[in-house]
Amino acid sequence: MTEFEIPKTPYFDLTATLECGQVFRFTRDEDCCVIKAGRHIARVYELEDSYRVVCDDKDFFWRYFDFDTDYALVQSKVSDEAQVAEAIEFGKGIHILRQDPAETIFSFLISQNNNIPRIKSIIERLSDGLGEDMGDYRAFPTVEAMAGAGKAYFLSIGAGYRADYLDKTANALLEADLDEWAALDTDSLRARLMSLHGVGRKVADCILLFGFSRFDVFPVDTWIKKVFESAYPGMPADKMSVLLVEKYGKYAGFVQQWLFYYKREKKV
DNA sequence: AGCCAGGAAGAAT
DNA sequence: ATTCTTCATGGC
Repeated sequence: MTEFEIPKTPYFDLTATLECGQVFRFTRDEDCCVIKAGRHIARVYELEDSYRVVCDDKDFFWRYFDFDTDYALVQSKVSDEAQVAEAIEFGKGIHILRQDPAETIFSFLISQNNNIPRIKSIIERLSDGLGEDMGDYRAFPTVEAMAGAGKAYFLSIGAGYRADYLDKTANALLEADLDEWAALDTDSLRARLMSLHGVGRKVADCILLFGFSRFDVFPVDTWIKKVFESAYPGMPADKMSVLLVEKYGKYAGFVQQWLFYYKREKKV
């Protein structure tokens, strides 16, 4: 165990970062938040003027929380967009986490046509059943463990029709080199991801954003569609995503996340 | 009780 | 190339 502190600024808010829908393996204790990521765990305590991160690997979580990105700078680049300004103000403290690619693939396979509380519970059962025993918690299952589990197991933990997606994708990933995938440009990588059974445009874009730190993407789900339904009436999600990437460029992913969080929390 | 959820695949048109 | 249907499950 090790620990480090980061000072509180307007540009990092733990609750917003965890609750904005990008990550599912976290819980809120009385005095701290517990975050399980891959085969790591952190407990984050909110103090008067700082957050104290108690974890098993400082370098891992420093990168995971993306503390090296200048979010004030990012926000200054898009704050002139009137439509976005309010959402930024509300979600000012969101950081885009740098999550494990395989974990992100499986997590967002489960996320489709599903609600967040249920997504969390399915992923927790998955980890409890297939993840390596790390002592007081379990790691997220490896690709090998996922590939060996079988469709019936995924059904038994309540994955529903996604059980087949998990089974086929896990077995496909056995033959893939995700480090190699990470070197591809965004469009090529999206194509690879969409070749996986159960991964369409929206899930692929979430994986690109949260698992491969690609910010030139704009996942369009049911909430984002509501945000833009008046601007682009009747437009299919995939086409809407293309237009929004053109509009926001290399900051698209950040803008998407601010708008998603704002829409879900404020319900406006 | 019924609608909906960070959608995608397969079929029909 | 577009639109329609179906797919498990459970949160609210």
